[in-house]
Amino acid sequence: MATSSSDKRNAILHATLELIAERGFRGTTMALIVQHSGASAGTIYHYFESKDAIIHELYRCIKRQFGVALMAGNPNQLPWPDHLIHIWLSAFRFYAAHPMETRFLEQYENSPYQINWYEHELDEHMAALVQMLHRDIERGLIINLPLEVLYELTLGVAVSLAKRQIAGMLTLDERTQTEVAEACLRAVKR
Amino acid sequence: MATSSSDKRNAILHATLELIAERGFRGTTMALIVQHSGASAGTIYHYFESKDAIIHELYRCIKRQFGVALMAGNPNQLPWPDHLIHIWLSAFRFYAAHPMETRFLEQYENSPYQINWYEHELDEHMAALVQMLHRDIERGLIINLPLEVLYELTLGVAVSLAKRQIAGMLTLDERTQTEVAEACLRAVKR
Amino acid sequence: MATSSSDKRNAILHATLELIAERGFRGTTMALIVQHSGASAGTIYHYFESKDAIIHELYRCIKRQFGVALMAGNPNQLPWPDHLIHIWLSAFRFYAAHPMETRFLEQYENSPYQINWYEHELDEHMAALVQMLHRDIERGLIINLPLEVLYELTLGVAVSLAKRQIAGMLTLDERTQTEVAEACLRAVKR
Amino acid sequence: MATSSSDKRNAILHATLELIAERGFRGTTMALIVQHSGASAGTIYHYFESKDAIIHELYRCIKRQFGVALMAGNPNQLPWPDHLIHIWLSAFRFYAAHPMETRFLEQYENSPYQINWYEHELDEHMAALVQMLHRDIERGLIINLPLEVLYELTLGVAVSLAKRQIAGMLTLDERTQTEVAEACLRAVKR
DNA sequence: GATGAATGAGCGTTCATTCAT
DNA sequence: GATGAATGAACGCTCATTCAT
Repeated sequence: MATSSSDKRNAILHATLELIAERGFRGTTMALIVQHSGASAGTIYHYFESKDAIIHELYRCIKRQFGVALMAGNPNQLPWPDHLIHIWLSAFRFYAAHPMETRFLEQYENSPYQINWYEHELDEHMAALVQMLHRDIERGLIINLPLEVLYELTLGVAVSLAKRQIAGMLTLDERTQTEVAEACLRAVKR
Repeated sequence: MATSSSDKRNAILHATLELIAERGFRGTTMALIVQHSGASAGTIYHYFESKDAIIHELYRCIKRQFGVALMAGNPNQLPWPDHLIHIWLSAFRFYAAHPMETRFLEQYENSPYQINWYEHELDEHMAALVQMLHRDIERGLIINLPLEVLYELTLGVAVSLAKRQIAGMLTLDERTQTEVAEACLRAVKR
Repeated sequence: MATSSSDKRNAILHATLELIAERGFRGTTMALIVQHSGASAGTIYHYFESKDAIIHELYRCIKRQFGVALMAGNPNQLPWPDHLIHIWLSAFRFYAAHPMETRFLEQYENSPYQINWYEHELDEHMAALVQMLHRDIERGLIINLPLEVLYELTLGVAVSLAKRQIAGMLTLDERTQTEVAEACLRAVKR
Repeated sequence: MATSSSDKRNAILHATLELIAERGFRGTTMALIVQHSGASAGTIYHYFESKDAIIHELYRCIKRQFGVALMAGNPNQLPWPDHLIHIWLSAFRFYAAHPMETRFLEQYENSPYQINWYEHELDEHMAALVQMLHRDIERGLIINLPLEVLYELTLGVAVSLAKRQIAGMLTLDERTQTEVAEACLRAVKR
């Protein structure tokens, strides 16, 4: 039975994600992707233009997943400031629950690959979040600083802490997660 | 005329820093280091065991510089909470003023290179900072959360914002820098 | 049209044999193997793990050929002492007729490459010969000295003389070959 | 106090001998000779034209030593066939007692280095031996075969067995040594 | 769609040799 | 005599990519 977007294609993406998470871009060779995906070199080049194309596609998929996770549970219907706490926890938990994806993202966003993509992707996936923050600034609920600053004071901290948890450098229980979310809120609250 | 610690050696380190900042580890080939440093391949291997050894040495140098910059101006003699604001600003300004070093660090700390080093280096260079934070926790001045969390809520934010400034995505004037430092302080203050 | 066991693979082995015979291991570079075999560097590494692997494989092939040549004509069915004369002549003629293989063997067996292999290979290819000698010792037909000694007094001499003939230092006609074989027999005969 | 032919020069030759015996020509780099000899690269090139020149010089020294050892005890004054037995034992014992020199010789004589040298050196160092064999052939005491053949039937066997003893593959006690010498004599005796 | 043998430019590294001091 | 920093051509090997089947 045929599949809508090919088992092989998914196997290639999945193998690449695993490999990059554990070996980095440099250590992820096409030969390794061939072995782990079960697809031949020729097949990989049938579905993707190049190794870089696989990586860019993977980035797009993961960003999409992350955007969905962030806005799950309709946070924009929660009262102030619960929606910010909710989003912070969603972000932290997404990263903590997806170590391979997180290790991929941190590598992608700190590499030559990313330079052409970054801003574009930020806008596309975070549009709803950005809108929410704008609204809260206008209402005088949070301090009037550039969006990038607000992002780093809140979700940026979530990413960094999730990375450390994945690396085994610390573990945040649910209670502490909420405490940190509240600390971030204090930082940006007027 | 003889030089202390060899001109060639410094030229190699400097060329490598520039190249990695603009092309990444992978894009920084020995051939490029040869061209930019003015040293031959043989000479490079006279001073360093391998390409990795150059990179590790560069990391050590930069971390040392950063540690010095952070503790410049004797922040531990300033009254609460000025010392934290002072350190935050020192960190941000160091990163913002050293774009190549910052781009290098972000790549190093997100790569296989770093895995063996990270915690050790953190302790060595940040000992004074860590001590300061411990003291403030004990005095009940800042919230009682793991040090890693406090780090990400404060200096972690400085790094991230400096990276964005280097990337040209925003510019923080001195006034705004202080506002962000104060926002970070609100996050960790009891 | 497909070939059994790949033309390229054989071309690589053959080119390597020729090159080592005339230039030694050190002088046989991968670039030269590429030129003489008609295979690209990548193809060579598709069939062999390393330059050393080519050399070890070549050794195995040649030893196999030699073992076959030695036992050709069913010498163990000949009466005493004709079977020893027969084997001696087979050995000498194999070496004399295969100068490249002989030059290869002499280099392989006097190099770090061989250290792990030598004894093992001796047993494997010479099993029948060893058995024959044992039998003749037990029957009191040849002197009771260690096998290695008996080997050097007989086939070892054949190798050395063949090497000299290949080097053009002397030429043994059929008559003289038999005389030398008989001299060797006198050495080991009780 | 000055030395007749420089300590450094001897240190270089000795270090090279040790290194080649245990690592071969390929594994003996100039850097290693620098370390083990205590002479700097510059000094080595003051005494020798090239790495090959060191090796050729070493060969000449060892051949000279060997020639001396072979003719020690004035074998040409011993009665037939004791002088041949005596020379055979001298040869075997020289090799067995000088493992580094023997390992060096076997590598030298199986390498591109040797091709230009071999015959010349044979004549020079073995002149006395050759003369002795000639005399014995004329007297009808030994078989009339080319000198090279007689060499391989006698001293050639001594070399090969000494190599095996050095490699730890067998050990010949004094009694057995004499038995083998006598076996070689039987091979060449009329 | 799928294969995998074949490619070759380019990689990090080595090492015999030189020469200013 | 002696040094050792400097050289650079050449080494063994890798790997993203292609294409005949």
